[in-house]
Amino acid sequence: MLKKERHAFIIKQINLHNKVLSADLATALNVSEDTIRRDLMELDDSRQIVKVHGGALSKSFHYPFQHTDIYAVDAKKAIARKAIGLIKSGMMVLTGGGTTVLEMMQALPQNLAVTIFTISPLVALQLADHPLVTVILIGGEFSKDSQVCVGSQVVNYLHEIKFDICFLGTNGISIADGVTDSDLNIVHLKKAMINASHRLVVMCISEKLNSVQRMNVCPLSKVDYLITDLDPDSAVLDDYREKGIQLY
Amino acid sequence: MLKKERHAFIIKQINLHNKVLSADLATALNVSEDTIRRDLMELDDSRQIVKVHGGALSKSFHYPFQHTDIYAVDAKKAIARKAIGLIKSGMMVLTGGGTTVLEMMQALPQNLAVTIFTISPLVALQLADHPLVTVILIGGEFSKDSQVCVGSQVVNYLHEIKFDICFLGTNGISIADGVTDSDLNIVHLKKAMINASHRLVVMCISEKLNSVQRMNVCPLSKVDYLITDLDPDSAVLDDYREKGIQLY
DNA sequence: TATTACTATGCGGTTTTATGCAGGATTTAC
DNA sequence: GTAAATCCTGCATAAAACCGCATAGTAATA
Repeated sequence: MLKKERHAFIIKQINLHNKVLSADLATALNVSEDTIRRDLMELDDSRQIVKVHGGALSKSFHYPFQHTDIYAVDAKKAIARKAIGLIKSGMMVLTGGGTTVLEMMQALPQNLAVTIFTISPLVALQLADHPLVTVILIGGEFSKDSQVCVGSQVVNYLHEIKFDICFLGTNGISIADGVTDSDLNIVHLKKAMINASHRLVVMCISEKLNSVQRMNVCPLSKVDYLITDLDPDSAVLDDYREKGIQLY
Repeated sequence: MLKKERHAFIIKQINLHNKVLSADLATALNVSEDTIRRDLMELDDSRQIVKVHGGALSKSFHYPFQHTDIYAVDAKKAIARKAIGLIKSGMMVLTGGGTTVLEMMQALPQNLAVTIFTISPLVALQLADHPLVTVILIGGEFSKDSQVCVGSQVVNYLHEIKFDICFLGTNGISIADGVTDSDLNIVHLKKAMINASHRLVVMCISEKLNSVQRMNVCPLSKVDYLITDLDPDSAVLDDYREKGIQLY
């Protein structure tokens, strides 16, 4: 077995599985681990793979997300575009926090005159230079984790007003468990927001579809619209369509 | 499972959900929590995530503060340093908006445990990564000009609480007219803030000293402390000293 | 063909890395 | 204020990597 052959084999394995272990290669190729290690070194030196302790990884595997500031921006922008279509002039809109909502506010047309209530300081700041929008920031204890206002103050406030439409990003949505989240405060909050709104729009990037978090926010029956980055006719969404949710 | 694989998995999870819990990762990846903790440490060290007690948070979720457009930064930093000396652990602090206050919050010692009420979303966000501070954001209509919450909602709220100390930046202060400002909403607000606080700290860069704005906020007799970037013994401040204001 | 020079490989011993575990200290939650 | 969760520190262990060296192969050349 020539060195070149081993190298070819290793590259093939990595392309196949995205990773290899030194020990596996040693037995598979019937050479010592030192040899494998030296092979991996060379392939790393020639930038064909990335050597790590214990084996090697495919180059594309090496931190695929580092370059985008916000993850899945494009998907979120797509969702934002669709979501904006649901807003009509004169509406009272309620929004949560989250990057998807932020994208949405950034893309809000300049000629839309609405009142936006939000629990997210970031959303408020984002709308600061929008000429026609009135922004009401709902105050309360500021959660360092989720960067929104939470707590009973917010919940009480929400009891007193009725909104036309509520936009929520979500961390988990599935057929079986509906909308779920992982933070107790946020769950309380979202429940109150949902109850305070005439219609509910849930926004979810396709990667998060059918994922379940620890705590229950609301059943799917409460969701009026589900917006994803997918084609609304996609088969992936069939189950949601059958539940009577409007897809965008 | 190679370490890098775990790292990639963790980063993906964080990008998806904006946060992860160590315990969840440990079960998901079938390693001990110690290992996860060490992983999170490393990812934090390399600035890819933000480690917090119990897990980690997405970094991209932090608001990009741009301090480029702040006027007279050095003077404001000097003021901020002095102002912080007035805050003691356990206090209920009320703050306005403004760049001086922001500088102050940025310089707040990590070991200070206080509750900070603010009308400024920027202040809240600035304090997001401060471990011991509880932040209460006072909600209301968001003023696009001044980037703080204004309106009757805020004023009403302020009627109900009494604070130990209130920090205000100002656009005008003079012997004859006291503290003045140019925006009606802000004047209402500041009056309410002053009334709600046991002591009042006014912060003013020397350039704005002895300038007068259109509307009256409060007489000098209400001002307990005046903090400028000047030497407190400076002759420029003599008139204020004679009014019984504590200078810093 | 014998000599030489160079590369590739394996082996033993040492060092480093990765991980888990035990305990005590801290922090958080109720 | 107490209980539970989380963290930190030090330690133990096994795996992996490293280092030097011996040896085997390989190739070029006299």
